[in-house]
Amino acid sequence: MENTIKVLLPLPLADAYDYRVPEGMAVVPGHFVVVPLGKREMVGVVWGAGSGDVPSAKLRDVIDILPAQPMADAMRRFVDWVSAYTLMPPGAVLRMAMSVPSALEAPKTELVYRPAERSDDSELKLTAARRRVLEALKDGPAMAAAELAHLAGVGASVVKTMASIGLLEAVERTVRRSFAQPDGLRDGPTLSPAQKVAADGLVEKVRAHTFSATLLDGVPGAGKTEVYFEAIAAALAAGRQVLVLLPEIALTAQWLKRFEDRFGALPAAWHSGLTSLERRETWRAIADGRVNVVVGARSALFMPFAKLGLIVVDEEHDQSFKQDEGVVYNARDMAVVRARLESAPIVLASATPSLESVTNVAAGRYSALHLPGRHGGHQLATLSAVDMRREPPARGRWLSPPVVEAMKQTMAAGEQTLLFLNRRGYAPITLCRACGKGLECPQCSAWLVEHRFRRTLICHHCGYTEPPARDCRHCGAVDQFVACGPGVERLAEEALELFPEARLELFTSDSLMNRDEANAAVERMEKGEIDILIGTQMAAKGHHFPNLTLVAVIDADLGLNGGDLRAAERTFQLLYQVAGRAGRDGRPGRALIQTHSPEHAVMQALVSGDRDRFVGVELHDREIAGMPPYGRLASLIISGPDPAAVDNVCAALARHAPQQEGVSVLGPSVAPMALLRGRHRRRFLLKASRDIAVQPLIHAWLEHIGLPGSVRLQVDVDPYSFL
DNA sequence: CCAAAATGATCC
DNA sequence: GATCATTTTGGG
Repeated sequence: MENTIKVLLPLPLADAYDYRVPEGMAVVPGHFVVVPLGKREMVGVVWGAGSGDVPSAKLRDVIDILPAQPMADAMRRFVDWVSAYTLMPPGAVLRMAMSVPSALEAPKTELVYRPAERSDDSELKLTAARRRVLEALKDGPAMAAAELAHLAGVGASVVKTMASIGLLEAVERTVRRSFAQPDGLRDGPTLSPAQKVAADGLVEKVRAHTFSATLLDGVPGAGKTEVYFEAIAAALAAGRQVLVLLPEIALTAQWLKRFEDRFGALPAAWHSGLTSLERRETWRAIADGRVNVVVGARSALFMPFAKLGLIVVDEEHDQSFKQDEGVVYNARDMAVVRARLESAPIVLASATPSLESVTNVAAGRYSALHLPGRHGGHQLATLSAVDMRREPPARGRWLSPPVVEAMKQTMAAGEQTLLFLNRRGYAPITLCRACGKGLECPQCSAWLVEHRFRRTLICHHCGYTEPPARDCRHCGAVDQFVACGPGVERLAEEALELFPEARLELFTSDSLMNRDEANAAVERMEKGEIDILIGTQMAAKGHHFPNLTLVAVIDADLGLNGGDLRAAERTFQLLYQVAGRAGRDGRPGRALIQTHSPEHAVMQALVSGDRDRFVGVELHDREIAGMPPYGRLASLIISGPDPAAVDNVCAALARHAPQQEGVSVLGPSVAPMALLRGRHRRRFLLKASRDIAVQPLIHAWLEHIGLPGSVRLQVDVDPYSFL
């Protein structure tokens, strides 16, 4: 009987492939193996015993086993789980779990030298230079020739000769980058009584070495970070690894510094800015347990931890944990799954927990720890709404009189202001005065946004750019363009006109600004070298500025338009976070929220500070509508360059739509971004009650649908943004 | 009529 | 995802 195994390849194939194991090769599940595929060779992962239903004539041999740590059992089950839940092919998920192929190759080695066991007569051969070499090696680690020669002040040839005549012994050693180890035994800061209770609760969960999910909930400034740091310390003390997931833009120098202050060393950071060398070394160090804390954005969830003992998801409500392209998954939810498969506790932290997490607590699936009030006498900012109908700014202006007045006072007191506007560029729309048409992206249904400093028009959805033209492409009128609405650049212009002497800076997520520049800007803000900071979400997350006492939200209604299910929730979370930036170091802060609908539930909740009531109302609405977290939702996006072909697929989908009690299908409708990157988009929404799993339904639905090559169908289970 | 280009099937 | 076979398309 032939020995066959199943190998999962990092490709979007329907399933794993069978391969024959050649005589004398010992493979185990999890091994990274090289196998032939067509005329190529690929690296895959041994997924188990062969299925046996591939004719032996078709079977091909495993070529090689790579010298990497095999993929852990829990990790393989995680890949399968994510695949089954998201309805993505397992190989597509596996690709995320082997994103650093070079890390699987044998690590580089170098020759290092150490003193050889000496016979008596070798004493005779000891020249002064050779003595110095031995002296340099005394009690120390073996060293490479160049390093050793340098230290002993001799030529490299001296070392080589000593090795050849038996005075030194050459050994091969793998070259590894060393990582500083955060120390879990260091003393932490003194915690408030409330923090202590929460920290003890988490430490207990960590020590239990079993799965548990805990929501850590407290207002901004309540000291959530210090609390989960105690849980991290406990995991480190137990010799376990820790994963901290943060929204990409919250992984800031400030966060890293806090960590370093607490643990004496930096964690390994996993983000898009790493070089390929850093990726490879970090990957390997995680796989063999030499790195004990990893902090990163959602992709860090697929790192090959050897002994994971704790996962922390900070800002768990944040939208950016949801990946919307390729494998569509929510890193926060999948982190809970991974924790369960690793038998590790997970902590979800937020000042504005997602409604999902709130209901999970209510249903007893998660436990909860609350941190009431601010730590160390910090006061929450006073929040007030500015009614833009009653106190509007001048025409073509965006700062209302109350905001301008507050800015004056703040400046006079030598304190800092943050103007928050979630709109990059100069203005969201540019219109032609002559014909009234706006400048639109040729491949998306979206406006081109003028970036005046960069002198380009940019589509924020696909990245298309064009130079600003003087004549309108519709009517040919020259110099008739008008910018409509505010962007951060325009806001900066206005603020400078009002406060010409102010030191003002823009802080945006533009690619214009790289990590170092952003860090430098944060530092200037911390040092008080900036009076007015104008920023998008970038400015709102992961920072705290001791001298910032005024936050003005320029357009609070921005996120409420669009009819999105989560519009209210998201707007509340964002504005609450932004407002929480004001007055964190004992100074009273204030937040002014410019809105056209101060009576809206979101604004009312913000101003009254009654978060829980807002959550209650929002949950009630969702329950009545049968929407998440009470019902299940999945979306199907059908897209292609030819609208007719897309509509054909939609018609077929509509004919086969599942029909059963507790399930309803909406659509097809034109997706909110009707045209994106040159592809026309339609959408179905499938709504089901919570006791019905949507995956089998969708599976059956799509089974009989043929897709022309140009048409793509993207399934999104638990869609977040409906765009 | 040919050849490049688009499309589709297959990889174990 | 890459490759190869097949079909389509467009230019003469």
